Amino acid sequence: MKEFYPFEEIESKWQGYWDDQGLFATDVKSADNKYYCLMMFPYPSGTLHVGHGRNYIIGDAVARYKKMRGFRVLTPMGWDAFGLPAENAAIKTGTPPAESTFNNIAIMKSQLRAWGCCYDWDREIASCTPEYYKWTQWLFLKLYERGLAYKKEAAVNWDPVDQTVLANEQVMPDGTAERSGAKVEKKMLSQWFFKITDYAQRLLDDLDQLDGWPERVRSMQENWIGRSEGTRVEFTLVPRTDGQPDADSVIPCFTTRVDTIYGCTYMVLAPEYPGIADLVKGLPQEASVLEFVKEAGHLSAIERTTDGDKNGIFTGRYVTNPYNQEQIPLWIGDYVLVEYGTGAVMAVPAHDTRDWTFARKYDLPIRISIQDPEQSLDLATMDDAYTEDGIVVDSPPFSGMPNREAIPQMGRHAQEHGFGGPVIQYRLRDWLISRQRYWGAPIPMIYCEKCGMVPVPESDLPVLLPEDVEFKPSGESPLKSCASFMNVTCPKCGGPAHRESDTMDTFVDSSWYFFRYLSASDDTQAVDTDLCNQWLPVDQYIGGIEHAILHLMYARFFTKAMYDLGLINFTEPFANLFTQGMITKRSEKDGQLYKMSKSKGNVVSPEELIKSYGADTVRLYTLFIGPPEKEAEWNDAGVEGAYRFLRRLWRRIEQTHSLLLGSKELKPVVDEMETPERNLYRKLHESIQRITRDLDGDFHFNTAIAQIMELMNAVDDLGVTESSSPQARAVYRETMETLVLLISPFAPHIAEELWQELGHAPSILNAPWPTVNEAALHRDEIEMVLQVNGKVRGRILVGATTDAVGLEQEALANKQVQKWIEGKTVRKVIVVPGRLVNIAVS
RNA sequence: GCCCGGGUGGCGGAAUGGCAGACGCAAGGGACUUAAAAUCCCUCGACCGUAAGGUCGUGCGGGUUCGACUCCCGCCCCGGGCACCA
Repeated sequence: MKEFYPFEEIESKWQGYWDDQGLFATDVKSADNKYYCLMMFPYPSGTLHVGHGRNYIIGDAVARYKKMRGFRVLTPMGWDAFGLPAENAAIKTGTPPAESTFNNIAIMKSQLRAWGCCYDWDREIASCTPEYYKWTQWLFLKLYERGLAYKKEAAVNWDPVDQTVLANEQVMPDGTAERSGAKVEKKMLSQWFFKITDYAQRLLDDLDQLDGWPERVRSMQENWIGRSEGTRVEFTLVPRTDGQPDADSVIPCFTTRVDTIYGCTYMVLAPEYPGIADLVKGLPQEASVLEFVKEAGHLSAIERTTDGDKNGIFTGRYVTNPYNQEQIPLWIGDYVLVEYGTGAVMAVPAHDTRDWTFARKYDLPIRISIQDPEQSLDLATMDDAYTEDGIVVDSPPFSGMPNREAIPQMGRHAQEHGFGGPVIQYRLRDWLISRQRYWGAPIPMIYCEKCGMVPVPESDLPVLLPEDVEFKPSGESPLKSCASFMNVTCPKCGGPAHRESDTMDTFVDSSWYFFRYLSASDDTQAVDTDLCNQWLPVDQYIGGIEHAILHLMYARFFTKAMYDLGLINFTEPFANLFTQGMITKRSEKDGQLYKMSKSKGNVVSPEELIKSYGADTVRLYTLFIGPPEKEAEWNDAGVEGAYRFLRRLWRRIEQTHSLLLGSKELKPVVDEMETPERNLYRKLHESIQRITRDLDGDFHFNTAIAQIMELMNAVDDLGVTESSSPQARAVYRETMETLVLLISPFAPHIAEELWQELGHAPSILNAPWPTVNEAALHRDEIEMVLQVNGKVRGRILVGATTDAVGLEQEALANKQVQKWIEGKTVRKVIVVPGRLVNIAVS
C-alpha cells in the first residue's frame, strides 16, 4: 500500500473499473425489488459547478446505498437538450445548436464521471435527437386527438429578449421572464396550448397521495392550482334607451361571497372584457370609455397592481341584480382581471376591501348586507369593508341567516331560477406550449389552404429540424424563413401547404423523459407500457426546488394524460420527491450570500478541487455540509477537513495493514472481550444502526458522516497494535472493514481501494450493507444522570437491570444529590430507566 | 394579506419531551522538527471563582410539565410560494 492517500491514482483506476463493469447497467426485465432512482436531467449548459454537483452526489450516494441494500437499482441519466441558450449562442457565434449541445454533453458527462457518479449510460437520452423528439411529437398528436392540444388566439406573455411567448408558469411574480429576466409584455397571438385545466381537480386531489413529497412542494402546487368554490350569477343588461339591441344581454360574474349580493351596488368589467365597444356605442360615454380601455391596455400587469390604486369609468349602462331586481350602474375598472372568472365582478363595497376603495374613490353607494354580531356596523364610522362572517341583513328572503349558511342556499336559489349556481374556479391556466424559436421539437401540424389545419400523419414523424438555417437576430424563428422546411404538400389533399413554424416549450420534452429511459432505443413506440408499469412510479426523484411548480406540475399532467391514453396504468410519476437545497456562497464583493451561479460570479468549479483533493473529498464535504434539503454555504476551508479525514482513514489502514490481514480468521465474541474493545464493538454497532436510520429516513448524510467520524475517533482512542489481544484485533478488523463499507456510498473510490486492500474482491457495491448485531448493543452498566429540580447534579453507573425502586434509592443516597436536597422536602422522584432520575424538592 | 419553511457558540451544524452545542471548520496554546508541511495532545457559549463549583444561556413574552431547543398561546425577524383571483 502507498504510504500517502494516492487519490488521483485510485480515482482513475476505479472510474475505469466501473465503466468496464457497467456498475449500474440494469437489466430491467425483472423488476423484483426495484428501485428507480432518478435525478432531474440537466440542461447541457457546458460546465457544472459544485452547486450542481450536490444533486448528482446525493443521487449517487442514494443509488449506491440502495444497491448495497440489495435493491435492483435503475439510475439513468440524460440531457434536457433543447433550449434557448444554445440558440442564442448560435446567433452570436454561428455555431449550430446541435454542435454546441453535443460538445457540452461530452464535457458534462466527463464531469459526472470525474465526480464518481455512475449511471446506466446505455439508457442515455438527449431530448434534441430525432429519436427522442419524434415521440414528443407523437405524444403531441395523441393529445391533439383527445382535444388536449388546441390552438387559440389569446393575450399571451411575450418575452422581448428571447423573442418568444412564455407560459404563465414561466413569468415571475414581478412580471419578468423566469429565464431571461426581461419585462414580459402582453400580445394577442394565435398559439398552441395544452389543456391542463381539464386536469386541475385531479392534479389537486392526487396531491394527497404524494406523502413522499415535501409538504412545501405540495402546498406550492395547491396554491398554483388555486381552486376556489363560489357562485356564478348572471346579471342582465338593462336595455338601451335608444332601442338598439345588445349582442349579449347577460353579464355573468363569479363570486365566492354570494351572501353579500344584496349589498352589491354596482358591477365592474375588466378593461379587456369582450364587447365593451358595442356596449357603449353611440353613448355620450363612448369616447372616454374607449380611451380608458386603451390606456389600461398600455399598462403592464405590474403597473396596474403595484400601488393598489384602482381606476375606473362609468359605461353609461346599467345591469339588473337577479336577486332583488335592482338596477345598478355598470363600470369598467382596471382592478378586474379578464382572465379570471368571467372578467366581471359584482361589487359589494361594504364587504370587500377592493370594492370599498373603488366606491370611495368614485363616490358610489355602499350598503351593508352582513352585520357584525359583536357590534353593529355603521357606515358613518366604518373606515374599511367588513369582510368577516356575520348575519345576513336586508336580504329578503335570506335575512337573519348566518352568512356561511346563506352561501349554499343562495347558490341553490340562483340555480333554481336559472341565473347561475355553484361553480368551481381555478387559478391554473392552460399551458402555452408554442415557442417562436428554432431549437425545440417542431409542432407537427400543417396548414393547407383547402383543408385547413391538418396534423402530420404518424408515419411521417419525426418532423425533422432542418440544419440549413440561418441564425440571425431577426426576432423571427429561423424555421419561418427556411423554405425547405416550411413548404410541404397537404397530407390530406396533396395540395400546397406549409408547416407550423413554432416549436414546443422544452418543458414538454422533460414531461415524459422518465418513461423513455425504460426503452431508450426502442424505435417502434414512445414508451414501453409493460416496463413502465413495472418500474414506475419513480421510487426516488431528486432535484432542485426551483421545479416545484413548472416541471413537476407538467410531468404530473402528462402522466395523467398518458394514463387516460392507456399508455400506462398509474397516475402519479414520482412516489418520493427529494428537493435538495441550493449551494450558496458569500460574495467577495459585498459579503452577501448568493445562490452559486455564473451570473453572480461566485461559482466554485469542481476541477481544481478534484485535482488537489480528489473527488471523494469533494463528495464527502458536499454531503457533510448540512442537511441536504436545506440551503448550505460553501466554505473552501471545510473541504480541507473532509480531505484530512480520508487521509486519516487511509493512514490508519496503511499502518496496520498486516495486522488487519493477519486477523482475518479472528471473530469478535462478546463474552471474550475486555472492556475497551467491548466498548468499541458496541460503538460500531450503534453506528451501523444510526447511519442506516439516517440514510433510510431523510437522507441525512451529514449526521451519518459525523457518526463515521466519531467511530473513527473511537478506533484511534483504542489504539490496537500487533501486540493487542486477539479479541481486540478481531474487533478492530471488523470495525475497519465496516467503516469502509459505511463510507462507500459517500466516498466510493477510496472505499473500493481499501476494500480490495483488506482482501476482498471488488466491487464493494456488491458487498451487503452492514447489519446490526443486537448482542453488541447490550450494556451491563448504564450511566444515569441525577437531577434535582431538573438540574444535573451528578451521575452514577448502575446495573442495567436495576429497577425503578433501586434507582430511586441509589439516587437519593448519592453524595452530590444529598448536598442539594438537604433540608428540603422531596416532593416527587421521576425515574426514567436508562436515562435519568429527577428529584423534585421544595 | 394568506400558505409553507427557518431563527441554537466565532462559523457550518447535532440533539425519540430527559446531560444543549455531537461531528466538522476556524482560533489559541503545546509536542515533534534545524525549519516548514504533515501529524499528535490540550483549550475553546457567556459570566463569577485561584479552584472545587455556581449562575445564566437555543429570536422575544407567556403557558403546560418533575423536566421544554423540542409541545401550546401571543409576538418579532429572515427565506420561499401565492396575491386587486372577486
